[in-house]
Amino acid sequence: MEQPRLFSDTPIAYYADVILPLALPQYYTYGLPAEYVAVARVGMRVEVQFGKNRLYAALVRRIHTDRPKYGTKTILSVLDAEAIVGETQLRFWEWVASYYCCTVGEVMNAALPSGLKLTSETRLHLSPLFDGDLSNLTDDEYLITEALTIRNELTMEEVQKILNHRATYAVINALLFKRVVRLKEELQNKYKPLTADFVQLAEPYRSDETTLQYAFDKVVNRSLRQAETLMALIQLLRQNPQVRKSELLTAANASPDTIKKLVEKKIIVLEKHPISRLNSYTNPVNENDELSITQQQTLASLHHAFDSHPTVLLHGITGSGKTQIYIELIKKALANNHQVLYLLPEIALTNQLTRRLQKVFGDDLVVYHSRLNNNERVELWQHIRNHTKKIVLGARSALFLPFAHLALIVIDEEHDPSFKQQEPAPRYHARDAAIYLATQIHNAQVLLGSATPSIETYANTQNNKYGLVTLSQRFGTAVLPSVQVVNIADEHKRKAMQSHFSPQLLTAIRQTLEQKKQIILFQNRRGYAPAYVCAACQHAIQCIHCDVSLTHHKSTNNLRCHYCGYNTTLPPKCPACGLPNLQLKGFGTEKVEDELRELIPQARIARMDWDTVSTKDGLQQLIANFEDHKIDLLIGTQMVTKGLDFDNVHLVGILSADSLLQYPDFRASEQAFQLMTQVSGRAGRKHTPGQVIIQAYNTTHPVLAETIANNYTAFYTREIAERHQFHYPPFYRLISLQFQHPQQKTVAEAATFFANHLKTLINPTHILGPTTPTIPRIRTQYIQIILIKIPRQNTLLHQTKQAILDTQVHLAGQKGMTTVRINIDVDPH
DNA sequence: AGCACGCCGACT
DNA sequence: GTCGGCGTGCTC
Repeated sequence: MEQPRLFSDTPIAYYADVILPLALPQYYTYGLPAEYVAVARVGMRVEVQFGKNRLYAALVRRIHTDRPKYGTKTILSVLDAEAIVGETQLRFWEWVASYYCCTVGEVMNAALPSGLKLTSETRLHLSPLFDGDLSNLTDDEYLITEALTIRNELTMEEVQKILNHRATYAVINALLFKRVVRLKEELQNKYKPLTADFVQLAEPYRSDETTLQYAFDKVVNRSLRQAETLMALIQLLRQNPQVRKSELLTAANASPDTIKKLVEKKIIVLEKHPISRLNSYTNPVNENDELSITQQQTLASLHHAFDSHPTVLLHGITGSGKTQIYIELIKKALANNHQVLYLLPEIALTNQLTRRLQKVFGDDLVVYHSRLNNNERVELWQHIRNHTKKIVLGARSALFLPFAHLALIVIDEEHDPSFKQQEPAPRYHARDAAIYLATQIHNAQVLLGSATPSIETYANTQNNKYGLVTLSQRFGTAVLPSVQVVNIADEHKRKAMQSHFSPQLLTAIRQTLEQKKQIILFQNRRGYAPAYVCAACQHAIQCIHCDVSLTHHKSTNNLRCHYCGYNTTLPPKCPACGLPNLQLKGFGTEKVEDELRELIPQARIARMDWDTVSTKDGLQQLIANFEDHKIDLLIGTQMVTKGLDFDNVHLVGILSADSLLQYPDFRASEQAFQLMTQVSGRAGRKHTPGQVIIQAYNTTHPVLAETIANNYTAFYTREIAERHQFHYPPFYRLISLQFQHPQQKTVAEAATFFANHLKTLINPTHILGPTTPTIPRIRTQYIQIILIKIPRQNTLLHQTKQAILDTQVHLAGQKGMTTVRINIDVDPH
């Protein structure tokens, strides 16, 4: 059998260091065959074999003539005609890898859309577009096509075999280009092309003015509406031969019925055409929303702040009209033909903001979200790189798009924890990484926006690292809601509580319903009851994979683990003591919903949490229903706090503030303040002041008073003092090391060994632990944590990271320790 | 991340 | 006597 052309027959003069999409610490060097020297460039993907027979699309990082000491394999093919990433992106990747202690390959994996990440696991299918015409195929292409008509599916290994290892990717690329085959990817299968109705004149009237006149006369006597609509269509067709039905509806102010009539009369026809999702809206309306005086002043202050600081925080209370100010800044960047990245928390990527920005920016804007399919992502990637799209609205991963001329990054809701990626590596914080990208690589500006800035960010304004502009008035006639705390311990004593509802809250709900206003209730716990507990022995039913209590879900009548998804039926007897005394303890959103249906049967109630919106459009649907007031009362978890603007919401209730405040984390009160303030901000956005009721057992916690007074400064002053006193960020930097292994003894040994060795390399007082986390086992893996706390100096940071990496190598050299997984999390916010 | 090599336990 | 379990090391 013929061997793969791994080693070139012509002498190699050039070499390429490539990034492999793997968790490997270095770059690998491949020989660059003479025929590729002229075409290969840094930032292009190349086909390489790595290991026994695995093929990867690697990325060229450097081309040079330094012959390595070892023998190299050669690059099998060059996959791109142009670089898909530039030097700036590569430098950014390298910074992310070094700052967050991961490999550049892992960053590459996070950065590239999967459509650009070919590996030999990709499977090949015949394309539905293939017409069976074999005539214009080369021999190699023919072989593959023929095999596919028999086998239906081929792996890359099989393709290699058929081709005797000759230029696999070249053949596949050619077949892809000719639309003979397609690569099977999960998302591609689910992809349905977006189509829209287009309106066209019926065939006889298309080119001939007189027949058109005849058609026109035919309707004009009968129906004025139809005539108007037809007139409008003719107008639109003159400007653009492609007229969307929706476009006509608005232009002619027509009803769908009118169009239907015209279709029935065979004067016009409707055609469905696929449309690109990236261009699915019409031209910008360019409605110039007037800025209020306050907003104008704020904008001026921002410009002024940017003169001296590349990063500026806009601290504007909820409902103060921050978005309009962002829009003005974006317009300015666009006027200079620059690009803008608008980042916001994943969940807040609702139609509301998208629609608003599309109205202003039209086709200059693209939205980068988790539901884009492969092709769309690749398309979008190219638009950004070619600078044919100017504004990206997206969640954290949009940070890795290949911007050509980035001038501004807006980070809305800057405090939001979902900007931090938890799993997998790179565990980066999009806000912090964005600031590096903007200020160190693109010479761009960053605007951070929040009503409740994170302590770190606000501290940076206080030490003059960032500029600060405060917007403390609500926009227009909007007034801040009145906030009231109800002591539910007292209400319980008075026996006034009805299950989880205080009389104050119930009265307010009833009043709000009478006023035909809407209500949002916040309960930070999904499911029906957190635990199923034995009344006799206090044993709670546990997950078999994780050390957590299972949560009861009534709708499915089972017990579920919120960490690994394990679920089981309700056992009849306590597995610990055998008595049938199992009871549900605590309460979640599902239970709140049930109880409320009984207490207030007339209300239309819906629930918003991961259980109800897990389906693709569930969230959008729910939001739409709430917007249209098909729902009176929305019960939700964290989700309801994020960027949803509903004009008609009058009352917001927080069922239990205690669970937020007791959370065992140094960020608990920060998050509680942010959350309660954000939820409260949902109340009464226009004209009438809203009402907020917070229920709590412990009403003395200072955060409650700060929330009631909407006093960020008081909150910040108290919190920053605590952070200082207890050596937490922003005064200290945290690095968390998580050790995982199926054996408890092994993780414990590994973590202890690690800590001891690390103590010989860095100041031992900076090392805390190892400790067992609150949940000691997740997905059958036992966990140990080492927390490193270091004063905020850059030299210390580098030194500490190096010590960690060295210790990691040292540990891997120990017997039995190689299988212990270590996750390094820098700034584990 | 794969993948092969190698060293110890239960089986045709 | 072998098959195969996983722990270990290497991949340009």
